[in-house]
Amino acid sequence: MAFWLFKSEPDVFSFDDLVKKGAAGEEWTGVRNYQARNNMRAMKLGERGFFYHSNIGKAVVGVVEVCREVHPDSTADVPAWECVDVRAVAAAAKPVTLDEIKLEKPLARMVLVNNSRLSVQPVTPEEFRHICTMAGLDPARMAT
DNA sequence: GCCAACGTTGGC
DNA sequence: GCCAACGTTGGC
Repeated sequence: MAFWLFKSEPDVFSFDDLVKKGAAGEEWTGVRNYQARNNMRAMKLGERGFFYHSNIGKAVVGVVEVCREVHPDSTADVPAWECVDVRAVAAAAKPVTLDEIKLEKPLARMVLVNNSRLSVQPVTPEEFRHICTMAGLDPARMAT
């Protein structure tokens, strides 16, 4: 079981927007970076990840779940681009900001901290549990 | 709004 | 195949 982090600018598509999509979730379209695409190719149905708001807020605001494995991105004009579908699982009781993440020693190696431009990233199980706890979410419940 | 970091493109 | 130029992302 792997864990992930999805970045989105909230004025374009926010966690609340995903919540409104309900159990069906939404395609994670628009990724045009091979590393990010390869991360999505590696995702399995049911795997969990964080929803991160970039630029505005700069915080982990919720947990999402992969509800459809990789398939062609319907917004792409070339077939190389693919995406998964995700749905909202839980909103963070307390959003975890990038500043707070940077202050945590166990999170110093996160991709979010070291390669801020990658829009779909892997997260280690330790990082996932740690941030869930900071967000006021039960890590055991979130990881299932 | 600026700029550093990164990825991509294209000339050679 | 190298690397300069350019575009984009995202933190500040």
